[in-house]
Amino acid sequence: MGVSSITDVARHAGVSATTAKRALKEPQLLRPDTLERVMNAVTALHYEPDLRAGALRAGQSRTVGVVLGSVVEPFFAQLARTLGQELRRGGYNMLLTENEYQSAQDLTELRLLYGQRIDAIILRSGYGEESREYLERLHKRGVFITQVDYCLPGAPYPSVMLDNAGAMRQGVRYLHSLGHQRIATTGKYDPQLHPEGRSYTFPTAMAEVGLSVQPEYERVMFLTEDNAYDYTLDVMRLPHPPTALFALTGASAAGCYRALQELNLSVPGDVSLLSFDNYSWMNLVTPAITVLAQPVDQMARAAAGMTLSALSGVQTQPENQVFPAELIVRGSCAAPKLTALTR
Amino acid sequence: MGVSSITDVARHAGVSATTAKRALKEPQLLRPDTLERVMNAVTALHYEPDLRAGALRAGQSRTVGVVLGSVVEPFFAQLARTLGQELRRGGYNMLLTENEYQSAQDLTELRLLYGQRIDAIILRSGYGEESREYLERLHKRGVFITQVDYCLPGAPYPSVMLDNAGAMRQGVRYLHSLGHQRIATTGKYDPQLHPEGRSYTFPTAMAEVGLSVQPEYERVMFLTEDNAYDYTLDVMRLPHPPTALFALTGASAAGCYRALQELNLSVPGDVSLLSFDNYSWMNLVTPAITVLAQPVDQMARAAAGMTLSALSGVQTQPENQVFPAELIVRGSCAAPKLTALTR
DNA sequence: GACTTGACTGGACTCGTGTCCAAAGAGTAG
DNA sequence: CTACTCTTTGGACACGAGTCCAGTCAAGTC
Repeated sequence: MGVSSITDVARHAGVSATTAKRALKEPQLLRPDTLERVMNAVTALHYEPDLRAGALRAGQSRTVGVVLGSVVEPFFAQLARTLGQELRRGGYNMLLTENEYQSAQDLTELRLLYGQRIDAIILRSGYGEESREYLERLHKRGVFITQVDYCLPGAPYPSVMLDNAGAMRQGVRYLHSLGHQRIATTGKYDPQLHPEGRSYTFPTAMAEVGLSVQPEYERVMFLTEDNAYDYTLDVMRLPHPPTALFALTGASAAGCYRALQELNLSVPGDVSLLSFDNYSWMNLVTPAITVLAQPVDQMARAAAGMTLSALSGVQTQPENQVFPAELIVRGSCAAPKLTALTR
Repeated sequence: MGVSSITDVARHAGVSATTAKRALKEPQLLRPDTLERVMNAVTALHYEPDLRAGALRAGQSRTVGVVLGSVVEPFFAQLARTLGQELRRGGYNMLLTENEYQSAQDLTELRLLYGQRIDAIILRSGYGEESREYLERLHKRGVFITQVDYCLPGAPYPSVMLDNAGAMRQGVRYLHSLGHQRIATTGKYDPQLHPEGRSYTFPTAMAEVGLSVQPEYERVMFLTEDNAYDYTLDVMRLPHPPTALFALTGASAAGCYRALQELNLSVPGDVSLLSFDNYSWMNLVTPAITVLAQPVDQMARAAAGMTLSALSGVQTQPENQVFPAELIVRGSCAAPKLTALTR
């Protein structure tokens, strides 16, 4: 149909293809009248270059692939938006996909992205090792790789992370200072199934304030709302339920909260709730939820910045940027009941 | 670096490029030993085809561009996820962008997408006309266009929509049946600035139950959380505030709710709240919010399906699929106070 | 008028894949 | 052994843009 190429423009203007594209890229080389003839042809034919063809020839696509955990989770949605804006400002396109927290899907997505010969990848890797070797290969082929939110243990790529360990310590210290001793987190660390920093640090953070994790509170699980819901129902029905729940993500906090409502437990009267992420609903529930907020936009800008400067040829050491979480105290945490303590 | 092309594979296997790619595409044409030699070369070099080059030659990219309002809004995030899954299942890639509800940005995004020579577009268009002419051009060039969630008035493209008019009627009837007369919606219809179906139907729906819209409740605005917050503060401070608020999107409901909390108004005691969209937090606040839920996944599947069947060459009439909203009654709507009525 | 200089323009080739047609090889029948 | 078929393989060209180098042409110099 009306899909016109540079040769069509050239023919229409009565010049060669070379001259036609010079009109677009290096207009100062052309005589004014030639330039005008070509530009008239461009507007007449509504010519728009095929970026793929240019990219093919140039050997770079000016596209960055982004693989996130789940676009439905607001943390990632916000991350995606800011990444997109920043990359675009740097002259790059963003190709967005999700791995649904599965390393196997990482592999599928990365393959697809490499098929488009993306210049760089910003990756929130899935838990697991399936994609590891493939990432190395991409790296060797010159694809710049940045990790966000989660690091493959020992991976040599730069990263942008929350200070998960620090945040966990801060959270545990805060709950401990209120008098809590029996604290449960949504998700136990597991090197294969759930290898992330928050649950990893939890026992250490507890030990540092002289507490230990109750084994019956520990469960390896993915951090979905439904899993957190099931988990909360179960632990709160134990003979000695926790006096505080520590949700490792905003999505899991929603599950905890729903379960607590269903059990008719009052927050923070019967049980305190502390969560990562600062979603707007957390301010709307009664009581409002005390949270450890992540500086999402800063993190996105950092990741985009690292990628863009690497792509512009700046040589730097792989850098691991760590951002602190901010404890925002609202109403969902209080001292535990005395009866609960003495039980 | 190690970026290998089909010619590298061919050389490594001692065959021609044609033979090498036949090994990948039409292996039954080759002698078993030749096939094996090529496949060995493929694995040895970790060859993966450059999809852009193939697309360039084939004249189609097997990519669908998706332009949504805002990925941060859960409705769109969910829509994006399901669209992506469905398109992938149909063998297409998805290129996701957002227009932030601005028609001018539509144009930018569409240009970028066309630069990639996408085969089809699924578009939640921004309010306004800037992109209209460009869409027509794309259409003439053979790009299949589907609209979701919002239709450009009179546009000849197929669409997937919520039955906005029906949902508004249902909502108004419900509030009226509880005894409400002074009902306010977040956002007044405006042909230029806010031309969508929900606010458009509102006066009609009110008239049908014998009510009329109070002029002092009307305000043209974008449906963001912050705008709804400001709006709610203002209308609730009027001498005769509404007895029911009808939030046209989930995001604006959050703004309404926050404002009502700040004003210390009880829901539904002082004012009822009804909202579009069924976000998970709406079940967690007290009282839980009564909503008109949209069948997001069904809508996404319908849009993807229309696109895929059009791309596979099936000729059909432009179809406008409409999905009903579901009223889910929870606790945020009740009969207005008598004092409010008589005032 | 022959020559240099510079501004301007065009042709041939490249990127990696796909398509088409021709050529070479293997096998069969007369 | 030749003719013919069928299988298997290779070469040339195309897609649309970008790069390099060579060519044309007018103006200026001696």
